[in-house]
Amino acid sequence: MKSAPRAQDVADLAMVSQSAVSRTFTPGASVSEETRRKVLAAAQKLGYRPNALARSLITRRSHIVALVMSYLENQFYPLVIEKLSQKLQSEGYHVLMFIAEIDEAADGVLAEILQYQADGVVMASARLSRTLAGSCADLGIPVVQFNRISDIGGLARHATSSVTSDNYAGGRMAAELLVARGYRRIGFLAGLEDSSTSRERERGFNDALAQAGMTVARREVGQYNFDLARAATRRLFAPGSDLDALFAANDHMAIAALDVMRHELALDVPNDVGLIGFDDVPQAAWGGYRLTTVRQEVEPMVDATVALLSEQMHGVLRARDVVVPCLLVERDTIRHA
Amino acid sequence: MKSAPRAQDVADLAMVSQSAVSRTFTPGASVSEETRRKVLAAAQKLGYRPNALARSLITRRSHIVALVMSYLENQFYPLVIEKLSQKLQSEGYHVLMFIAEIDEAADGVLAEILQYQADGVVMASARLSRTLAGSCADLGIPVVQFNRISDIGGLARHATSSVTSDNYAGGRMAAELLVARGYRRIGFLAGLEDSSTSRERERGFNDALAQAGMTVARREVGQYNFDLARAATRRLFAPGSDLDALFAANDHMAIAALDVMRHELALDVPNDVGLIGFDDVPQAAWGGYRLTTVRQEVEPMVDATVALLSEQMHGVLRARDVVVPCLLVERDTIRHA
DNA sequence: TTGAAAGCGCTACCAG
DNA sequence: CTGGTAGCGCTTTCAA
Repeated sequence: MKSAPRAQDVADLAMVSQSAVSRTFTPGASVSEETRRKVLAAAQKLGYRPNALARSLITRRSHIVALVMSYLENQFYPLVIEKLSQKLQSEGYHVLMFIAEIDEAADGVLAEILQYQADGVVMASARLSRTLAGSCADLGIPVVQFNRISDIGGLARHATSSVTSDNYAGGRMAAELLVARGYRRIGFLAGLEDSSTSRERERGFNDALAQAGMTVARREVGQYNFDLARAATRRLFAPGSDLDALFAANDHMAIAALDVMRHELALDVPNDVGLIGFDDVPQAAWGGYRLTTVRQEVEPMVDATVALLSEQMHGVLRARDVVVPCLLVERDTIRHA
Repeated sequence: MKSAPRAQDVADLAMVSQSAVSRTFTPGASVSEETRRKVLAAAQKLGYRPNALARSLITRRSHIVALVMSYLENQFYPLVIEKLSQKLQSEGYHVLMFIAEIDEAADGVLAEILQYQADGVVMASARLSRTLAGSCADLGIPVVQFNRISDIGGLARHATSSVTSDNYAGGRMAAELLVARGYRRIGFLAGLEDSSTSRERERGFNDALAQAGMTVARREVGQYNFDLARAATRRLFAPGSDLDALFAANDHMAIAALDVMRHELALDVPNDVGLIGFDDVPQAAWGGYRLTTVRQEVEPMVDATVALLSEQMHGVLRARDVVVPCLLVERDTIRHA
């Protein structure tokens, strides 16, 4: 196994200068058809591929986007990885994965992102450090927060962009639907207390309930975690509870709740109790659940993320917050009209 | 936003040579404690991070591992991404994601992997081109095939390593359990016909059935796809079918099958019909399914992958095939003993 | 242990 | 349009 051919090798074989080789592989450079042909032929013969690292060193663009996530337990995120990778690939970028379990790791992650000279950063997952995004932004690296809101009033000098769905409106939809279907004692299962998604969904939910002259009957916290959501559900429906509906801050917890409601508590969903989730993960549509939920449209969200990243990587420094509409998906965990 | 500090800037501030800075950030280089302190202090003050790209250019190691996958529909793979990223991160490597939808894209993917100078490649997902792995191997890039077997008798000059679970043994376990529980007319729901996983599971399954004096009653192909698996299940249990058990080549299809069996066909699983899957994805444990399945141990598989990659990236050229044992996980889709 | 100098493979700027 | 030349930021000889 000999080492990979360099531009100079191709140049030698094609009897042109090394510069000519470089131009041939630089879209929009001025090369004659003649030269380009010779270079391409030689490159083909040698199996030459430009070294992206060397190129990045000089162009100062790595074409790498760092995707920072934490646990992938919530099935919404694999979808995001897939769509985002694809979309970015089609634009000539690639996704470098960073799994940051805890806030502690944030500094280390930042260091690595910087070392790899990522052109941009996408921060997904609610569990991540608030400061990491700001640090990147301060260093002039385009950051978009996916499915979470920029830190309002934080210390960051440069704002970060964000893409979220309309969580507030989604929360309202859930409340309105539940009320319309005659549910009256409605509980809320919160995600992470300090996540913008959970807070906004709850705010919309509460506001819509208030508008109907109601308030949340009971509230527990599941921290977007399956087991904690199960435990929270048990508390929610503990003996003496008269809840007749539940809105969970995401599908992952809604599914955990449904398992407990049906299989432990022997509740009849949707007749005894109604349930609405948030996200519309693929599993929500499965026959075992058929969960009524508020859908977050992954594809528009990913498109917006890539668009935001692009404009910032190409010099538009102004940060923007994009809000994508949600969509109610009615299945079988609430009574039909 | 000024541009990032370079080693020379640190050197100037610390009043040492640029070489000294380099050594300070090179583990195991000889620097006096005195110098190291000065350099670190200066680096700290400037917020200096070595440029990994420039380093890679000269060391010829990018510390990047390409992870090539296709659809992430099967929930086994997100787990793999998560564990592999983590493990590789802890060893100083990072995962660059490549989503290759179809075989056609394989060449393009190869080119990109080469351009980014990936130190190694992990190919997961059965749908991927057989030739891609061989091409990388031929170019001297360590490749490990994850959850699929090296191409036997292919054209590749250099063999590729692989990590799989013991699919044959797993298939046997499924058959033996079904037989032991008194099921007699057993069907098989195949994955991709040309995938080693599906073939091996089926072979083990058939062999064990034969040993019990039985054969597969019916067989359909679901191509590891949810909707196709649903359709295949309908065919399997079409009027006139007398199947009393089904073994699906993975959980993803088993869940699709279970949905059809219970909710469309109103079959009583496990009393009328038994069902076993393969993988033990998180969803298999959910209350709506409680699927009996053959577990693939992700963590040992990932550990083996990283170990294989490591040894090959550090000069051990010999390819190896690692087989990780499976584990039967009994839940509620077959009759209890 | 240290600093000077020579590149890694490429792009970008020249003059021609 | 072309070929020379000067680096990108770093590691790595090599003398000192």
